[in-house]
Amino acid sequence: MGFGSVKQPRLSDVIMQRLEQMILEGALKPGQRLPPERELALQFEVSRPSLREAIQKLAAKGVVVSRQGGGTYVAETLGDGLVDPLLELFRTHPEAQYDLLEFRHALEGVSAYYAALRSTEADREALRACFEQLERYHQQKAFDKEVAADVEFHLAIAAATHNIVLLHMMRALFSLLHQHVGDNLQSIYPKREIRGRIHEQHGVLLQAICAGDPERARKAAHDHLVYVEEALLEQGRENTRLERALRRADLSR
Amino acid sequence: MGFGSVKQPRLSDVIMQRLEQMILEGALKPGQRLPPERELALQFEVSRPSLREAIQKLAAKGVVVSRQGGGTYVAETLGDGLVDPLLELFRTHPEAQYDLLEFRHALEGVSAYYAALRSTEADREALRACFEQLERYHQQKAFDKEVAADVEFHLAIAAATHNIVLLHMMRALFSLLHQHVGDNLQSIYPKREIRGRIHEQHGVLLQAICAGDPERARKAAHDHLVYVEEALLEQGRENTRLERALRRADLSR
DNA sequence: CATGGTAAATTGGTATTACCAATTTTACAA
DNA sequence: TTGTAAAATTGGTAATACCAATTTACCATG
Repeated sequence: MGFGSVKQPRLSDVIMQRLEQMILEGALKPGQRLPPERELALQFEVSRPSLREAIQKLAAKGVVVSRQGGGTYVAETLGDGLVDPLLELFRTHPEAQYDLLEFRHALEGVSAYYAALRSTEADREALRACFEQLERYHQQKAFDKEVAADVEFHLAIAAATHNIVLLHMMRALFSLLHQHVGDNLQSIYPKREIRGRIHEQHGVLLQAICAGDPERARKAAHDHLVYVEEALLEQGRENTRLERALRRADLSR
Repeated sequence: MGFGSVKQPRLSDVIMQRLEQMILEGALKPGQRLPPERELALQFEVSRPSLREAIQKLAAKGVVVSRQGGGTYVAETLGDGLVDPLLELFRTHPEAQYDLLEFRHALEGVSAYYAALRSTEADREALRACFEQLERYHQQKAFDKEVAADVEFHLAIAAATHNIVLLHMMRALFSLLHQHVGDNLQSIYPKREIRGRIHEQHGVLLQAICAGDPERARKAAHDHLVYVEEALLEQGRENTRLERALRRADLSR
């Protein structure tokens, strides 16, 4: 290797980069309206289809938004940098959400099992610290902090397995679940009886791990996840009911 | 808020989603070639520009790559964001490779379980086809092809779970295994008794899945992996013994 | 003057067609 | 068998026309 590739770039890619650069440099500010496609095509001296392809690519990346008849605007939210395409697919396809949960369910069981089997005293100390932190936030009803501490707790378990691959995957998983389920989690957490039950399950899980009982730990993780999944599903149903009710209320005004 | 927006989606966005879904579900595998644009446009019943916009969006996201005159392919690099950090890790800490094997062990169990639970007749048919292919290569002692068919067999099981996250994680896993324990795999395959035993285990696994017996399938996968791991470990020891011997031979010259 | 509605202009979305350029495949000759 | 050139395939670009949603301008009505 070492030879620069000789392929010539696509026009649409060149246009896209130019536009992106203009946005980055501030020549095009967020919220600002772009010139119409026909005009831009003239300015760049390309055909409208090519210009359109460029704009659609930017739209796909979330850099611009365009409404038929309305025009094309630079997006307000300056996008999150480059992430793995596959993870992006998981994130944007709602069908994947349940699969993500199911996958997590499986991993948590394994995680708990090996944590019980191989955790050192230092690991267990860290776990207890996480749990106590969780408990503090739990009692002072700091919901979002409690959610974050919850994630930390589960990651600490993964770390206690001393399986780096498992830990790595678990991290990736939570970063994906964080966004979609995060909202739902936020909404189920405030419910008193659910939070209490979840915290209780965390305790059982912690005890099983500290006792060095792999099977009990696995079962504890399993029960925990079953409960969380049911709560999330129920919450999803509730949300759609709520939406319907709100729509009815709106319409009846 | 409260009113669902009434905007109709762009054709190119719909096409894009459909293609993404096909990739997620495994109908389009990484590296696979897509039908030509003109043909796809017919299949989706849209114009070529619209179809092109969809493809260009996917290309911008890194999901596909297309070369003029060459065709359009599903990106091989789909899971790289997930895999690359681990690759780096294995370079500096080779011992972490056993974590990889352990992780695979866990996933294969889950995979077999859900495949037995949810595979359709079409899935099972594909599984049997994979197995027979494996058998052919096995008998004609085409080792590298047998290894590849082995991977395909396990991936087919993952596909039969209908959990897209599990499927793509498994893919990522195998790409890692291929790059790191590939050598050892190559060296244990020629051993007659090992190959026979492995093939036998594959058969048991296949039967359990086709019988729709999740627990038996999980156990079959477990037994299989235990055996493979032991063989690999033994091979690893053999290799280091060999290396030491070679070093001694070097020093004594 | 304020309000509401309608027509016109604007603008993005889609389709058709044609042709160019790079690649791959095929056929053929040395 | 190998190398080369022609042909077919396939993505890239362009031009044009028309559709559909939105915005704007204008006008009628109170």
